[in-house]
Amino acid sequence: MSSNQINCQSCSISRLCLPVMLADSEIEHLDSIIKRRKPYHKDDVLFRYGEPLESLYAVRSGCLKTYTLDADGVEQITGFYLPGEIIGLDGIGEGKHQSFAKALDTSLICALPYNKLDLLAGQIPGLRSQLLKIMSHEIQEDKTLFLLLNKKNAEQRVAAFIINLSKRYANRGLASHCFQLPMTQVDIANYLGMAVETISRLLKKLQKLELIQIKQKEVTILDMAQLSQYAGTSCHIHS
Amino acid sequence: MSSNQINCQSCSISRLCLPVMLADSEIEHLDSIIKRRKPYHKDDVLFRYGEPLESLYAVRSGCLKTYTLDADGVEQITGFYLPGEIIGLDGIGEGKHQSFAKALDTSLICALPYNKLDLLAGQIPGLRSQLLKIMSHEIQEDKTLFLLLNKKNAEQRVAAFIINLSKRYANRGLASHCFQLPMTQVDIANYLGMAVETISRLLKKLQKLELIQIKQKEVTILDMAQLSQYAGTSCHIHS
DNA sequence: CGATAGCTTGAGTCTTATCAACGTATGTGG
DNA sequence: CCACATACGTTGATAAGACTCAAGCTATCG
Repeated sequence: MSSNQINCQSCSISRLCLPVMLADSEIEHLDSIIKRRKPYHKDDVLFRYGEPLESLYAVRSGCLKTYTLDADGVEQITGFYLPGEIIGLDGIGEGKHQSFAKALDTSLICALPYNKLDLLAGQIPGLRSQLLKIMSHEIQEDKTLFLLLNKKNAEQRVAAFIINLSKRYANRGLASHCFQLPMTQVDIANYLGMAVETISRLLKKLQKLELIQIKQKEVTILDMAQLSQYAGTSCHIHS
Repeated sequence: MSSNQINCQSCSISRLCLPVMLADSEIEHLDSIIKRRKPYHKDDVLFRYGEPLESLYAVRSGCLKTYTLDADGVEQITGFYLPGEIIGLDGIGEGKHQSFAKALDTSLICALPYNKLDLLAGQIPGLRSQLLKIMSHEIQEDKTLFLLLNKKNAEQRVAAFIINLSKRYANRGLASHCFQLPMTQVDIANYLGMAVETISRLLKKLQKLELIQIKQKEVTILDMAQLSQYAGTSCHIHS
């Protein structure tokens, strides 16, 4: 079966994606507007800053990053995207992409033409609702990230970054205690607003403390409980 | 005329809010679900973390902050909201508020019952579209803030914070070169992830450079061009 | 008028960036 | 299949930016 014949019903991450809670007939309708593209390869660009927003993109497999360029043309990474996540939501407001998107790995992508998706959202209440939920989640995660970067020190950021990846893999039914880092340390440093040297030192420190283990790009979490504590427990309900 | 009789048609910030591009009849429909509450006063709490999300809230006048509490119960400010802005979007995904919201000033608020709004969004394409745009804008602004905090030093953050406020006032047709800071320096420090002392010193520095002037809570921007340059020009289109 | 929250100022310290140099993978073409 | 080039990661020394602590000042409100 070629990748073009995969549909939402058979997609392993559909429960994280738009089809959540849709009836079969509705999923078929959604399915009919989705364009499944050829695989993207490492460093392939999905879209560029300023381009008209034709589609949102759902990641089916692989990993991508989004980034802008600063005044000096230096890349500023704004997010990493795993299977089941939707890329391009920040462009809806302006009708133009607000960032670049590039594959970090060989990745399968579903393109969701926005005009059609918007129309369909008018016809299928469950789809409208799910689209709003996905956007709300992104806002929520951005705020969590904001707190992470704003209030935590370098050690906590690195620990929290690893935990975050682990949880996202877990949500996808993938191994969450042992996984490949899809991005380089340079990318992590860029994303977390730190120097590469600091990332390297802190990853080494976490290894010495026997909280994690790293072999090349493979991370193994040895003590999730302590790692979480290390990351500084997250923000919660109080009075 | 009591504040309860104000409607979207007569609201001065409706063009920033949900009614954008709706027909009169549609606006009336929207208007009918909106509850206009008594004024909130300084330190009144609009909603709390974890409460069921019954309504989104549109600010009509005044200023509010949203915040979470960290593990030690310390306030972590996640946003400031001016007239025309919508509060509570991050709670849609979970159906529960993901933060606390508190008035910084006497504020007039429109409550938008979410269930009704969602239904109405199904009936009025322009409303659905505008809701998505507003959420998209919030995502975009969160990403901009992320870059600000992640890549810029303390001076640039403070300068960018003032410019951001100024632009938001300008959008609302309010004086943008001279305005009241609705929040304390403690709040600004918290929001920007800095010590109050640093905020104080840097505001003083910007005054010495004659880029801004501060009298009590009143900020006057003396040289916007240089202030912008100082803040580090923002992220843009490149190859 | 006094109490309190908010702001200012200075001195010392610590975290993290920067710079420089070196080590280790990876992959390409000969 | 090896050798080289290049990207990626490590390590150490130094420096700067921002925090912390301490103390004093100034609005504001009851």
